[in-house]
Amino acid sequence: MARKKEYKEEEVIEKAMALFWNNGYETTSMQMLEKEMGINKFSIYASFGNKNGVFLECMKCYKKKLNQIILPLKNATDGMKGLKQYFYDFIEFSRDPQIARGCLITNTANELNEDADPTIKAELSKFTGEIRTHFANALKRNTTKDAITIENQADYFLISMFGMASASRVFPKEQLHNYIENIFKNA
Amino acid sequence: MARKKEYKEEEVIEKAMALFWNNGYETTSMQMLEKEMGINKFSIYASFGNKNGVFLECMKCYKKKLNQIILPLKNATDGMKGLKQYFYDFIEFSRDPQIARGCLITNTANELNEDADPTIKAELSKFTGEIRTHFANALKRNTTKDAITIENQADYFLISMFGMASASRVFPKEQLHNYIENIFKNA
DNA sequence: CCAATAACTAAACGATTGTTTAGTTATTTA
DNA sequence: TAAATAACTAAACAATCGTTTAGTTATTGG
Repeated sequence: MARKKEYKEEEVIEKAMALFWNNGYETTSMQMLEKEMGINKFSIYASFGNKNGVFLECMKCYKKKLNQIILPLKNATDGMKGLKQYFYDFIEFSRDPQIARGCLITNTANELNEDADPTIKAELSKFTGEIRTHFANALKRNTTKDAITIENQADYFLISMFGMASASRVFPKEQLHNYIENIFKNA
Repeated sequence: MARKKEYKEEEVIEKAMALFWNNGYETTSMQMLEKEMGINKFSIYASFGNKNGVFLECMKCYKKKLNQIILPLKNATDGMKGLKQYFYDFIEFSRDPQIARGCLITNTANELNEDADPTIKAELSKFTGEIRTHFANALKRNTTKDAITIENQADYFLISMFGMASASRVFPKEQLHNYIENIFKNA
């Protein structure tokens, strides 16, 4: 043992995540990360390997943060009602005082092309799968639905969510609310 | 007058557009444009000013190309039916043999942050407005709808289209078809 | 046919990217 | 207290970015 680390990995990752969330993967440079995380490049590379490593850790951090709106969905007795509330909750969750950040995961999926880092791509589809499972589980709590309907609707709401997350960076809140109402109109 | 140009602007822009469409704005470098357009950097700057200028011209080119699926929408007697067909048409329109390219405009909106070039941002929202007008005009052809419903639905389908264009780069065709069917289920 | 001029080639520009490395400081253990 | 070692600072790395510029080639009009 020798000199002690002057920062906690979890704390600096939270700051890095905020940066990636606001600016996207490519736009966020090591220089920006250095400044925002408050530690030297050497320390970043010692702790996380490289820029990719920092980002992967940020995705984990984002997932944890997202739990604050996933939990109510899990606990909703009326699955469909809980799902609709999740859509509304997400808009508030994604809204920074200043700018509309969308979803870190969706933003990354939109930004990357197919020859991107495989580890990140794998994490993206893993995340998508998890959200889909949350949606399907919620729908199962509405006992009147048969299995096929549940799978179809889970797919439908998953793409709707992906779309809304993207659109939330561009369109105003009222239009997004109107969008949600139409999505769930006859569901 | 002196030496003649050895290329036609319209032709090289078409190639540039394909590149931007496949790879996005930032990922597409001047080096790649040089190679794909088949002309020297000097010629690119002489004809279009800078990278931004090339891209703006590509957006015009994209709009023209998109007309091939906008025209059927304009001519559809049943507006709602035409709109649904437009969603289906877009999936084919956006699908390159190899990769799912999505929509050049939507891709750019997803990629850019708020401090991007104002000219491009203006062109993006202009495009969005035009598409919304096409949607509203189609819906007006269904005489049973009142004005407020038309505006609400135009907003709804606009965001749905934006979302689907983004999602089309990630999700398989069958899921997208399922998405369209649900969007138009009770409309 | 020659001077004028526009379009070409190719090299270089400064700035910034992600990453590495040499050298210094602080803490631990023997 | 002194040797060992991990964490720090800061400078430099090669590669690439968008853009510019000097020099050459081809076509025009007088």
